[in-house]
Amino acid sequence: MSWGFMRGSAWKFLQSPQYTRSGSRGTFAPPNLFYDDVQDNVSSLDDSASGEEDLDSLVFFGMMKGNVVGLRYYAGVVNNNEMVALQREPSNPYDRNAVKVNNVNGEQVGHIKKELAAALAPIMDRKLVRMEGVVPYGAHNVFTMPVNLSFWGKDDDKKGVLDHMKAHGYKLDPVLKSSGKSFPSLDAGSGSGASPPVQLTVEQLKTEFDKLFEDLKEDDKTQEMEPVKGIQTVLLPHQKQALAWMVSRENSTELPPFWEQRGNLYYNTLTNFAEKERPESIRGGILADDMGLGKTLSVIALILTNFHDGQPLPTGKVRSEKQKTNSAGKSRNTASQGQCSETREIGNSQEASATVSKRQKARKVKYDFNDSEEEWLPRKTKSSPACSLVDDDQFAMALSGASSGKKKKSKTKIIDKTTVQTHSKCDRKLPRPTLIICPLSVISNWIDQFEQHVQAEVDLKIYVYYGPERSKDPNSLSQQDVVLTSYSTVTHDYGNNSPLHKIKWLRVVLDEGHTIRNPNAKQTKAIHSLDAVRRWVLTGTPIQNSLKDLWSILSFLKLKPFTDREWWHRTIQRPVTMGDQGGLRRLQALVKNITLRRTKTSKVKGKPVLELPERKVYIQYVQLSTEERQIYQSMQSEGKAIIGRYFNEGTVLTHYADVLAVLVRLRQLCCHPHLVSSGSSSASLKAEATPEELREKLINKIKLVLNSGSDEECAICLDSLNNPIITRCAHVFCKPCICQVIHSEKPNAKCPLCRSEIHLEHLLECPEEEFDSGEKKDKKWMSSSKVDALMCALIEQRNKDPRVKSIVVSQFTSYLSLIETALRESGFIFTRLDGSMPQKKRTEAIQSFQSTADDSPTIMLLSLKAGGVGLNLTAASRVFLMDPAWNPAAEEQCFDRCHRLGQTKDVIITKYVVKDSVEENMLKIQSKKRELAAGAFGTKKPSASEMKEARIKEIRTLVDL
DNA sequence: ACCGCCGGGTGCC
DNA sequence: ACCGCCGGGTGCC
Repeated sequence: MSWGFMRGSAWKFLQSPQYTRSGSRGTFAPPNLFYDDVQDNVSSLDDSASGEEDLDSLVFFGMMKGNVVGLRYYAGVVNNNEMVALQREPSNPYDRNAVKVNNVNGEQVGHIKKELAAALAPIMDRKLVRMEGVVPYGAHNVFTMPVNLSFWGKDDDKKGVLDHMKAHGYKLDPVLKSSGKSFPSLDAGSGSGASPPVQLTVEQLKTEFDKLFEDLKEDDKTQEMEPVKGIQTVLLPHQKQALAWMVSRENSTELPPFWEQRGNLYYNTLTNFAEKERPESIRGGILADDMGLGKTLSVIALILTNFHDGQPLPTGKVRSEKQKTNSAGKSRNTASQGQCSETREIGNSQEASATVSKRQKARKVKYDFNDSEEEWLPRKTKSSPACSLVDDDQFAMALSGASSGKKKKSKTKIIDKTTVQTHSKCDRKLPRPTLIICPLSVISNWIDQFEQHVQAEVDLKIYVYYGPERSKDPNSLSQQDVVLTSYSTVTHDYGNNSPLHKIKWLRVVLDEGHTIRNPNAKQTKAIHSLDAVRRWVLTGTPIQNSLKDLWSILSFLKLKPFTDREWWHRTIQRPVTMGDQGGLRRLQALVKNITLRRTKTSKVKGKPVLELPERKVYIQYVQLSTEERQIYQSMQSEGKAIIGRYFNEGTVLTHYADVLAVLVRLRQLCCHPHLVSSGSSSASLKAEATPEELREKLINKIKLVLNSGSDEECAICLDSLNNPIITRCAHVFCKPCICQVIHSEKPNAKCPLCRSEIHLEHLLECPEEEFDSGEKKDKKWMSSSKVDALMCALIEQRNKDPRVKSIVVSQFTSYLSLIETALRESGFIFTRLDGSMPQKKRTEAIQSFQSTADDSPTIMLLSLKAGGVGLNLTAASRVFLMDPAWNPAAEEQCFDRCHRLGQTKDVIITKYVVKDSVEENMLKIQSKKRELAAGAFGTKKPSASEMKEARIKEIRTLVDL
């Protein structure tokens, strides 16, 4: 492999702290506070705001018949029962009330007749109604055709819309009729259309969703394929299945799901749309295997094995001196389609220890840019006379080296350093490089994995497109085999003369692809507009909360007609959320077609996909000492008094930050009395004096929220905070979210939580934090009940088997610092990983901990959310969770860092919980959240007000009020 | 459009 | 006839 970096190694860029972005928490914000650089935010909001409403909460208002006129002036055609879209056209010179009628492809069919348009225009413009149409018959009329219009909107607006229509002499039929023959189960019987007769209960829906990704191993997905020899790791059976599946999808010429050929036309069975042009095959899909099943390896195998039109990448680097011995001497194992007949030794090459030496060996070869520049390029377009020497067979052999066949042997000799080996089909128009986009923290993982799994001799050119020195030259980038970059880089580059958007990619792979779920984000647009033949999404959580997430992915996959949200919504999302069986069937068919997912418990040929060791979770209750209990009780009664007062006043949420402060302090007291910072207590209320003081208070509050480990959600997007800011009224939101609110409600924007006035200039970001470590050095070290319990367990463990490694997890980094002292006192060698560490230090920490050397650390102090999903700490077989998390999923994810592929021992997890404390109440909340998460999918997300309600309930539970 | 609508031509039966 | 009726011209918004 060769590694292209513009100047030296990419490590420099990856590791230098100024380029680390932690994504959500405010540890990287510029030192300043008042938010003034609104420019690019507002503009990005502008284009996102257009046409973007919440389609999910719409209810059915009624239907009526209308007419489409002016057919002969437009090219768009429809079929009977085909869905059409309605679009306002205020700029029409003849009628500013004009309403266009478009077919599924967005081609105009005609206009709504003007009298009706006059009635519709005002309510459409005020977004009181969303119109949908179906042409029931007469699709081939020359001048006009009928259209069945259905009206949808917010419940609050229903009456207004109905009255308005009545005033124009139109009466809506309240019964939702079939919107085409493909939706038979939506046929309404009696009563309101909002509750169709054939409906699944929420329970049924849930089980159906659970099953959605099961049984995907049927069909042809059980076929296995050996990777090309250049992959030096033996794939596990399920990884070979993934490879076979991905290769077959990439080379597929099938029609996409829901398309049929009828005569010389192609029909979409969902919308009844038809066109002459054959819709593009979906040469990609979603690899949704659970975390830890080796998606990265499967994709690396894909890149090499299906490198070019079903052909693998050359495995023998044709490179001056070495070349002859290499390519002549090796027996190759793969036939031209990558199907392998040769069996290889089954080794333990997936074990980390076995690869260390290979890795080091590989690295030497690599970071040498000049060297790789001069190297033989496997398929440069510049041709050479030598090109003709290499025929098809030979190419296949040189690439993959089918081990049989004598003629091939003889031809091998032809290749020498003067030969520019060229694929005989090199003029095929397929582009060359694969673009891999992942979160920044995962880039280094990809690099590791390439090094680990790809033979060092394979001439795979990898370029890390990241950092200020990245090459902006599309030509040089398109000479690479793999370009690795981060989501933020793609987003930042977008619209900015980005080479990434000029290149025709062979393949784009989105790692952790669920991060594109927000359809309005600039990021999503930046990614959707990448030009690639083959498109893949890797994710461990294909559908996190709602079908919306899936839509973003489908849109990225360019699955017609879902690239337009209306068709997705009308044909799948709405029917499914309304409990329509047909909708669910379509969803199932779709998912089945484009997704491969195995969980840790899936089986291949009756055997578990991974034979992971056992995992046991123990809760160990801790009793506070008398002194600790005293402090705790007094803090508790103080806190209860404060929170109780808020409850009485009904102002719990307006004082949310204060409530949180109380809770954090109680949780900290459960861990160690020294965790409670003396400064921040009781300085909450009071009329504020100077702006300086106000600012400081707000900064303290936002820090509190961010560092409390509470995984706060933004009340606007209901997602976890992204780029958090705090308002004057001390509420924390995502910066983009609140900017949008301010922008759209200007000039009198109000806080969504407490309705006090908010201004852009008053928003505060969390300043760069030196983090609380080491800040209270003056306090004399002492232990705590929990620390004692931990040390007791660690020492016992060391006596039993000193080689067992442990992870000690807390949400409070200052707690980890206190534990450090205890560890030192008892002579433990440990390392540490938390969110404040620069990438370089993290990598060091992980590597030293994973090392098997005698003097390597046996303990890793880990902050709960440090490291991305990929964090691999399999060296540990014990986990000590020092304090319960709000969100049980965060705990699970943490456990999975060592309970994953590569773990050889049973994993024992100990959760410390203080008896009769806020911690015990947190366990209750955890189990509620688990239930909620289990039922979450497909059902609507809670609204902001339901969210508030839930939070208040949580607080009640926590403080026993 | 094998319609509706418009406006000019026309006017007992 | 300030009507009706006829038939030609015409046609989305």
